[in-house]
Amino acid sequence: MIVNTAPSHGAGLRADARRNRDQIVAAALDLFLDRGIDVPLDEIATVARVGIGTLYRRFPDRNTLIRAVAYEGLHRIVDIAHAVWREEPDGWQALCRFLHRCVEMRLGALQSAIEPRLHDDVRAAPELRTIRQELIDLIDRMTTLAKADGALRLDVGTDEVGLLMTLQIYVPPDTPKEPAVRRVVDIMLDGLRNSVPSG
Amino acid sequence: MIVNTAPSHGAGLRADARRNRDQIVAAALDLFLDRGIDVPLDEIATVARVGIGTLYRRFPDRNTLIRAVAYEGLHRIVDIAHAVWREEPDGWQALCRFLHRCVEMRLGALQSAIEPRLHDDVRAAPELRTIRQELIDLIDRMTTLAKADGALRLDVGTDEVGLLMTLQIYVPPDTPKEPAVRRVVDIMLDGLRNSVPSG
Amino acid sequence: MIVNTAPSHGAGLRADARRNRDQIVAAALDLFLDRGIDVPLDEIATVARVGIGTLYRRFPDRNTLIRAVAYEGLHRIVDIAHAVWREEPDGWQALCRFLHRCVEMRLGALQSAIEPRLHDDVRAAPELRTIRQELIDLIDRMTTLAKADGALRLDVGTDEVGLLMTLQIYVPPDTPKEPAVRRVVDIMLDGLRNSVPSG
Amino acid sequence: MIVNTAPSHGAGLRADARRNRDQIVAAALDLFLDRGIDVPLDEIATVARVGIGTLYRRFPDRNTLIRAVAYEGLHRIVDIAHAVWREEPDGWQALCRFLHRCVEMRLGALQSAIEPRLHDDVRAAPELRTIRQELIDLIDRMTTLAKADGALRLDVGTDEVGLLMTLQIYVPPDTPKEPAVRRVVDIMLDGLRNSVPSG
DNA sequence: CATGAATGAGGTTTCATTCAT
DNA sequence: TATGAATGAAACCTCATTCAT
Repeated sequence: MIVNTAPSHGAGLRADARRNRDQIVAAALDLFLDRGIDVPLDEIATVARVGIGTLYRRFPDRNTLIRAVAYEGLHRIVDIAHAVWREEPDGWQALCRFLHRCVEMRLGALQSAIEPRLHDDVRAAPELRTIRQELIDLIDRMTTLAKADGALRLDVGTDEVGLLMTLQIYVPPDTPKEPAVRRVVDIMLDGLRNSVPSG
Repeated sequence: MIVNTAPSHGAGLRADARRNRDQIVAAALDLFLDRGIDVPLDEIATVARVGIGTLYRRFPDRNTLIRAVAYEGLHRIVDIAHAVWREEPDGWQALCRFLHRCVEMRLGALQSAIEPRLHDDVRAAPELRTIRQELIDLIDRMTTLAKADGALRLDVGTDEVGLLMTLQIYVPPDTPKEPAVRRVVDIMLDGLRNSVPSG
Repeated sequence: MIVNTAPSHGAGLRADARRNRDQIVAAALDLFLDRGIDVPLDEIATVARVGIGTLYRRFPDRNTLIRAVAYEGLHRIVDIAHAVWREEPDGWQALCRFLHRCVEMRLGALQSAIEPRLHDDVRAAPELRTIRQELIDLIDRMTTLAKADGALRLDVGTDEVGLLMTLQIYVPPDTPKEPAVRRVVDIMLDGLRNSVPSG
Repeated sequence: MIVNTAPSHGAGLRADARRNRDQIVAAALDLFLDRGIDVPLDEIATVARVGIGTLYRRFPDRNTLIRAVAYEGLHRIVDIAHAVWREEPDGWQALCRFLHRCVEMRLGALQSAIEPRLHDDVRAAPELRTIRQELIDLIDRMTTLAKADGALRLDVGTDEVGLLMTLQIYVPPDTPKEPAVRRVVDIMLDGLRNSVPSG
């Protein structure tokens, strides 16, 4: 018998099991965003093209699944940060793109829906801590560089960017969503920008 | 002769009935904010110190109650706007205080939780339109005055303020909430401020 | 609002609620005996002519219901003891009848199925303690009198009778049940009888 | 040439398969006693250190397993009877030891839990008939001899011993189990003993 | 009118059973 | 052959809604 150490993300599963697991988490993430964190698990299973029993084998209760989605969400944010660095060497520009994408994809908002649920859950922390730290380090690099370039106000730091990452606004249904969101993020970035010209 | 037109806000009810109704709406508003819009109606009734039957007598289905809470929420926002005008004749300062209070009290966030639910509901509009218009007019006065004073960027308008009113961020449980929120709103206001000195 | 102190047996309920509650407990007791303690709650509700929701309103989880059945079972045993005293002033005869009836009605067997379930349950004890003590007192009176009359062995006591009350045997389906059970209880009573003639 | 007739007990299996099979039956027997006959099959597989698939390969449905456990249980009872004869030539003494051990090991109780389940099952009889008959013969020898010795009441027979073998009593968790059971069996044996001295 | 009891639809969870690896 | 993953039927349980008191 092969011992399955199964970390809470899906490494070390049999290939098919791994595929199913990933589909479930992806479906859950999408549905959490579209229909809220209370979306029926049946529905998640259906979208993931998996039986409800399979979902429960992997995620014995809702919180376990929520935790996996939190991990996946953080992972996507980290991926965005990495991508932005690749595309854009300028610290300030990288920061701008990063925040735009996080807010557009509502990934920060997702965290804000998830964390209150996880707070009761003692087991929440361990697995998420590493990835969270990685994210903080990435943001650190962006802000440090942007400040050195004189583009970012010196009185804001990594913490503030972490907060702003989770920014949500309500766009009424009769207003085009994309430009409205972009507009708000731009205003926010104007607020972050160093108004004193460097040099 | 008492004409009981029973509008969806509670004018024209007998005193005790009125008290019950108000308690229900207040309890619902609090619980919507604390535990989400899907909080069990039983719980709302309990917090309101009322039987579940009484709740249903006043609000035949959940959406009716949500609508009443939306009305109450808008009302509180309007009250804030009025209060701010009374305290502060300067347009820009009034705007600042107004946005701070809306975000702190999460009243805009509440609207953003409610409106998606009400959208399906054809009956949503009629009763809310008036109060909403009143709010828009108040914001209009603030922005117009603030622009005239050269304090507010000319390229933002009432719409943007409406969006920003609903701003939400996620403050992690280990961070003091109040200052974090204040900080973010201040950054946002910096983004709104006219950086070109008037005159 | 009338405060409902609702002891775990059903005193102080509205008349109809009380009737439903009693039907549920009675149905549960019957089904526990016939089909085991794991019988679906749905089925209990059906037999009790009550919706599943009503069952859950009264008994929020299975253990609460099991506890109520334990109470009812003990109550029936106590009723048997009382009845036996009324019918039969002789201590030994009363004891014989009592044990016969308990075993025939499988009420002791029911307790033996229930108690292991309740053992984990910290709340089990309080409500059952009184009735259990009442039962012990009744058995005490029977054994004391039967010993005084020289009918009961002096080296057995209340404890042993408590054990024997829960006696179960398996009667194969091709054997008539009643006489077999009676036979075994009689053997057991022969074992209890004082073989040294008094006086 | 190995003929694999695969009788429902595990003769004629490959050595490792045989070992697995025996572990499963032993685990099932233990768990049936400890947690009831409805214990999840998964759990039996786990205790047997075997995959659930392996369990199903041997026992295509629950009743097949139950039947195998019934066989094993009867086998253990027969083993006890044989052992008792070896140790103890006196009929009455052998009977006493036999009943003590059956009740202590709850093997009769196990049969009483199993048989109602198997009754629906037409296939129950064939394989169990032989071993059951062997048991009856052994008990017959004990009772016949004990009666001849004047130790056993003449008005009880093999049937009664069969019943008494399945005796169960409920021992409350705060009472030491072993002595309580022994006590009850002794009372029962006193009931069986011939009180008229022989000769 | 106010209350809280009753109801059952629907979501959650377990587990017997099948099947791919 | 042994394994454990996938499945869905059936049990559990909650809660919106109706209704008797």
